[in-house]
Amino acid sequence: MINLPENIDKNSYEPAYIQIANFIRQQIAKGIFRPGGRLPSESELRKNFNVSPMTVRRSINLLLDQGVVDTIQGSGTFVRPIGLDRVTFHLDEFHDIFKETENTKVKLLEVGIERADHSISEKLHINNEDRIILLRRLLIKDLEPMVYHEEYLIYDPLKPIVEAEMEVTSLHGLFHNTSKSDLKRGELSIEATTLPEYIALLLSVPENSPAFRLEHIFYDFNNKRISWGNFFCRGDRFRFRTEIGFATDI
Amino acid sequence: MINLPENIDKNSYEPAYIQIANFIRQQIAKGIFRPGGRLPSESELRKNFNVSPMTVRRSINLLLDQGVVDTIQGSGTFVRPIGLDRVTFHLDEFHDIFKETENTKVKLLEVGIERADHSISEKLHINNEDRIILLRRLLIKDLEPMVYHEEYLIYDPLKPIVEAEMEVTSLHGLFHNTSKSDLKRGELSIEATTLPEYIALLLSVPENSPAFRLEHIFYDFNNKRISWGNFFCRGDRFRFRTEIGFATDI
DNA sequence: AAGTGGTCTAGACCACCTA
DNA sequence: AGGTGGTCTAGACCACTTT
Repeated sequence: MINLPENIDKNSYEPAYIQIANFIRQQIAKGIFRPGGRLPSESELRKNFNVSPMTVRRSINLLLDQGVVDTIQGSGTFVRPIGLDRVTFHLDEFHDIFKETENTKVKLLEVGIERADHSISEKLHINNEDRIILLRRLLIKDLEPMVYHEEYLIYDPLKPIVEAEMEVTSLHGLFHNTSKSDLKRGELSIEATTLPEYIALLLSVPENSPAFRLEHIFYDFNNKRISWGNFFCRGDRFRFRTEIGFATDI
Repeated sequence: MINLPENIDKNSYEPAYIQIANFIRQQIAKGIFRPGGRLPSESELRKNFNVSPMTVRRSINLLLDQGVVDTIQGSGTFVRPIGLDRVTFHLDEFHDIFKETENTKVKLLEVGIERADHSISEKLHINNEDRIILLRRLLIKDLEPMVYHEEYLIYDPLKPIVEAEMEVTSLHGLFHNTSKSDLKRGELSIEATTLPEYIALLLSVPENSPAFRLEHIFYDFNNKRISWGNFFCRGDRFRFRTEIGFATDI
């Protein structure tokens, strides 16, 4: 049995399974448990920390979910070597803009009812010339325009929920997801693009500046598409960061 | 108590806690459990499915990790309304290129030892004029150049691990993370940019075409930076997708 | 006081892998 | 056969919220 000197504080506010998971993570960060190597078995950990099987099991499950280790039944638990295959980017930065409402404002450039042209009717699965609600907004942070947003909502005169849906698909609703909504799911994609003149003007950058285009389609609980739109984010102001591997301090 | 007609199959190969979690997810997708609404309590679920507390607990924990529900101690478990605040993009597509080695090849454009200029020494925390290894590669899929990669590795004549590190930081090592490596962690960031002439030429696209720039810095187990580099990914060939909310079919 | 989520125990049994 | 991960039980106790 491997020597596992450290012990856990059973009187801590921190649950035992968190402490054990953190201990293992630290050993990895220190290089004591090496990538590709095997961890002490669950029964060894159980004995060392004097906890029940379920507790050490939860610790391993936690590390498993976080992609820190791999388990092979009957064989052992192994430290995952780092790789680019599990890289994920969170749109935190994008989200943060809307958290602090102080220096941030949403400028409504346009709202109105129009007739769907070909590209829109195709995206929303409706007919040409059907009525749609058009929204165009500018998101400004610290007096600087950061994001241009245009969105098309299906206009259904039979349903008086239009206002509710507008609120739901509004920026506020999307980011501070407090309200009960009729949105069931959404499909998002992000690509690199360059800005056409009219958007570049609004964002105070030169034409053809680089930008992220974040496209979104939302569905209601009948699986019907209810909105389509794009966020154009200035490439010089948006950079999404992430980390892989094992940080030393937890 | 809410009527929960369905039951689980205790003889299934599928663990009870998975079945229960899937059941709840289905109810949400069907619109029976609505966003913002409360789920049946754990004791109700326990009685309904005739399982122990720990089992139903695991189900809820699973949904919690996946961002499907929120729990408030003493109050209940609630269905998370969808929002953009938890959107994450996985670089699957990027990774997939390197999985299928058939129609994919890596063309090594240049490899050699150089002296670090200002920008490089700053990134790698070394001195100007220190020796570095320069790598320039082109990733080709289906005869089409997709990604240009340039990377700078610290050259340390005292350590003969240079070759090993080169393998580790090679594309193969990064994506098929099988080998034990000395890489401890990495910092990644992605931004939208436009291609300078020399890269645009290599990628067979016009100058100033949009592209993703994926910057990476890797650290060894002494927390020393060992490499810095950038992937330039053609904007017209890369689009990262993701979904939020509740899919109907599981 | 009653109900809710949250942690933990001390066993049991199973499936799987390595000898 | 013995060790490993994986699931599950039937209770217990705690912290918190609601009434």
